[in-house]
Amino acid sequence: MKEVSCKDCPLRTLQLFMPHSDEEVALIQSLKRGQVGLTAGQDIIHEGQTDAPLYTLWSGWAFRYKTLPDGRRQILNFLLPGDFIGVQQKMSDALSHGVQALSDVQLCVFSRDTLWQLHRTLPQMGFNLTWLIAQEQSLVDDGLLSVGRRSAEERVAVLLILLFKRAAAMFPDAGAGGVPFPLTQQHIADALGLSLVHTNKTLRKLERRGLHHIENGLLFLKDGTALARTAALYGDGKPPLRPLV
Amino acid sequence: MKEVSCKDCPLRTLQLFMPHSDEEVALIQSLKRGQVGLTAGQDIIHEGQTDAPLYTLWSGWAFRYKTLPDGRRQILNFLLPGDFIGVQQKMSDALSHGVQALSDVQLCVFSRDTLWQLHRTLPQMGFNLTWLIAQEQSLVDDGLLSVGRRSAEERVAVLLILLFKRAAAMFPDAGAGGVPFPLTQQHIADALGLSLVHTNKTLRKLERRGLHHIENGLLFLKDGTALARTAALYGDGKPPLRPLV
DNA sequence: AAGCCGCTGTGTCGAATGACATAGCGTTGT
DNA sequence: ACAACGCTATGTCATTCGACACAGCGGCTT
Repeated sequence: MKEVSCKDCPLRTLQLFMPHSDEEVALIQSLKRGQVGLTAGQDIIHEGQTDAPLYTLWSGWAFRYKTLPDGRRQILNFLLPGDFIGVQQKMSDALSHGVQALSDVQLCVFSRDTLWQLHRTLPQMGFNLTWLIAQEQSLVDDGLLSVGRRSAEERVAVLLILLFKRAAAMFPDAGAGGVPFPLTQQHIADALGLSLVHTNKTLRKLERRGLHHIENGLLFLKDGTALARTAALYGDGKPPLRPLV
Repeated sequence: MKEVSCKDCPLRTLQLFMPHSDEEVALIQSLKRGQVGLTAGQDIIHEGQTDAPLYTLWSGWAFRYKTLPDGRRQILNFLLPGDFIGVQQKMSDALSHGVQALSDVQLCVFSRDTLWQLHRTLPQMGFNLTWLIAQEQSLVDDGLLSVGRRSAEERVAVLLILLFKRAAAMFPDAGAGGVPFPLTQQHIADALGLSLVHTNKTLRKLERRGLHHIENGLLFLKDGTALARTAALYGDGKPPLRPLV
């Protein structure tokens, strides 16, 4: 993969990302140490690793996960291009989760003290950084709500909707309503706290009802309204009543 | 409750918190807008609120939570003195969780632009801030692992152990091995994604086995080793094998 | 004192989900 | 060509956990 200068990074052209000043981009460029590719299934950071650099995901999909001693695995959230990798680990001595490539990925590698340099040199960038982390946390919050309080059907529906939205924003050129969807059913199961078998059955049930369709690594939402209805989606439509004082 | 100046904040004397320079404390003091008390059960921030100030919890317990339209509630994590409240909300337009006082609490109130001022004026403080958020995220990660992949017994055991540790660090003067524990079984159930009834039965089972004891708002771990064993605790003892390249 | 309410404790039953077994199918490697 | 492997699919049975019903107990209000 050819290296691209940050200034010309094609990701920057997406609606998804805010514009940055030349000064900011130059700082980022100066901290970048290179680029590296991994294939699907490889660990970007493994659990317990303490000396990992900082990455941003440049292309492909990845996920953060934890495993128990006996092998049970929980996927914490999915990462798409533009997401940071390794921040939590730089911040705490005990990194307690791994990050694995879900598809083939390309990563930008950053120097060890990038986080501090960003804060020190351009406070605005430091501020953006904490915004980014807070944002990621809110995804995990959503996941916890799903796993803790939604039924299997609801969980699957929510996941499909949210990933569809994220993927659609990332690949605006996706035609025919289908977006890239590299997850296996095992990934879905591990993200939702379900067994593989039950995940399969739930997916088939939704698909037979005509709510969605997955084929060839593409996800189609065939009846988004019905999906959203079975999803018990948070804050969608009616916000919870708030007290009037 | 008498107001205390930040410099003389009794929390600072705890081992738990790092020492700060006079300059840093002075900055914090300058951004503080007051102090407010709430009673157990009151919302500090309600779900969907967009204009909340920033707080730090000064005394008492609180928790972050989400509810579904039909009332199902998931507790995301518990907050103890020194924890921030409202950061995620300042950062994202769509605050999607509420914060509720678990016991009577005292809060320090901070001005709206505190986050930015911290970043701008003292980058080191901005850095600390993102550290704090990353730290909180790792708690939520743990919760997600529990709810997604652990059995009811394991979940309860893990929760008791972790809260015991946090509370013990916060109240080092706790005698006789018991630490303050203001949660009701409903809180435990909502944090662990279990029903109230099942939570009760699980707690009783552990208690009858002599692993712990709860009485009068105090938690005693009577057999920490056995508890840890049934907890399938993460990273405890044997770290997962890492590849040798 | 009486009643009410929030919290804990327990039993029974049913539903949601997990465990195991097995099969098909496409891809990859030899 | 063939075997091996990863992923999806489906049936059967076992288990965990949730739903409902009810009781006791202590604190608070009236």
